[in-house]
Amino acid sequence: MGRVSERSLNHARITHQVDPMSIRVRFAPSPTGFLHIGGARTALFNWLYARHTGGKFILRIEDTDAARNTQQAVDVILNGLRWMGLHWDEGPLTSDATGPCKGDRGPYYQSQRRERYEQRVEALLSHGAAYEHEGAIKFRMQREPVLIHDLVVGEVRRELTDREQQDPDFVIVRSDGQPVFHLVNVVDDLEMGITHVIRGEDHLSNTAKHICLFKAFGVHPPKYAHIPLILNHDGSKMSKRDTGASLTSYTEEGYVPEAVLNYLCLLGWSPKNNREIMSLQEIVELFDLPNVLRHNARFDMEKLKWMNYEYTRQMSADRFHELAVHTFARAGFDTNRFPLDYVKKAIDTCRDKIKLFSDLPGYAGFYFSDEVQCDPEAAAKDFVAENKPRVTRLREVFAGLGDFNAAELERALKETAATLGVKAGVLVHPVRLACTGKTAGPSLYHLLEVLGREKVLDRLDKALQRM
RNA sequence: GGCGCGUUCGUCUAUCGGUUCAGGACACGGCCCUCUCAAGGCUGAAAGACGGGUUCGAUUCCCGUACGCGCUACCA
Repeated sequence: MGRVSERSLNHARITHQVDPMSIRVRFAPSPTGFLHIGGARTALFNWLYARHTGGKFILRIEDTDAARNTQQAVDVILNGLRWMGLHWDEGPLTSDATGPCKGDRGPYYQSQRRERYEQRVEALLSHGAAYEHEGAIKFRMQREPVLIHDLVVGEVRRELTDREQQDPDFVIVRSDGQPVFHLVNVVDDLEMGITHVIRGEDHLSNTAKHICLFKAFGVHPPKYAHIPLILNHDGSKMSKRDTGASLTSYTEEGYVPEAVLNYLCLLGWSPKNNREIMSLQEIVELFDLPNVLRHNARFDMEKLKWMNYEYTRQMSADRFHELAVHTFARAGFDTNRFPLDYVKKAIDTCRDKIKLFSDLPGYAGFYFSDEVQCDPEAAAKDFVAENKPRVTRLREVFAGLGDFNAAELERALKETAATLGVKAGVLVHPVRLACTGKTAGPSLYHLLEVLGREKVLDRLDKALQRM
């Protein structure tokens, strides 16, 4: 049995039942040591919905599995959300489960909520809604199909599976006393006043259990919105090991957080007006649950890179400089050894040229290293005897140049080429290689100007010795 | 196996039954520009899984098939 059609009509009705100001959504990750890109998007959709409706975004850490969860693992989540700019209205302030937090519906770590679960289980037990079985406690599940009114998927009628036909009841407290996910998740959503559960579609089947649990507690379940999953580019499930699966890989590879956010929001949601590059404000305004798509999306790294480039070229010079210096530092280049003006100008020649900040050290590291490491293949081609007199001649011209600026350098190089009866490229290639060690890089004349006469002549001399 | 969800260019998507040769973006091809590599400009190729219905008319609604994904734990 499937959903029914009139989805948009249902949306209109359902969303207006809730006072927009009282909407409360949550992101409830389990600290596993990494933040899955799909999890990051789930957090984003929750955050967007809260901001769009003027509601509250709550962060709750589902750290019931003490053996697996560490403080570092929580930090990965906290830092990941902060990096994306997804600030929470309620939730922990630190990765210490017993530490301070924002909000009055805490604790926001499940490990600190043990008594609440016990009380809730007692209540269930006393009503006969749950019972002990082989040391565990099982919930008496409804046998009839459960109707789920999903804000994204529509109406879903969930029947019992063949296994559930045998035994529809499920464990809510293990025999070792540990409460299980379905129970704690529902209890927390209930006690934290969550009005909308926005989560991955992988939870759609579980929702029947959750709805019955809410009912057993005597309350109406929250509204549900199951969002499509993010798959690998080839359509397979994205697991921990797949490249790009962890948000950390983006923070480390020099992506611009706004770009990642912008790209992510377009996976499974569309503003319906062909817009792609959008400001955060615009996204918040346009985002809503009814226009969340219903089919899984595949992750396209190339498009993310393109979008990252768009953000990179649009950002202010200061921001670009800041991110660039940070990237150089991480790659082991100490830009502080050089005058600030030199660093600024050097970085400036890379504007609009790199797609990722992590490309920068390889692209423009020559500005900040004393020794030029030459690409051997290119050296074999350009550092040849035939080029020696040509480069020697150019070196002399450069040495005698009045102003060592890009315009003069270009004029001088082209003039020299003409005098020698060769094309400019004949001089350009060996000079670039001599001064940068690479065959590709920033504009040659500008790079020479930034490097300055002394370094240029010195690097030319070193290259000349190899011809 | 059972239960659930899904299916428009390679990818992300637009299209709320009828001027659409099915639009945009990334990626890809060609041309131009050019000091390298890019970028930029112009341009090209590229899609409604399949089969039935409903309808004057279906990418759009319904059913079936195929395929994909999820769930099916004393994991979360």
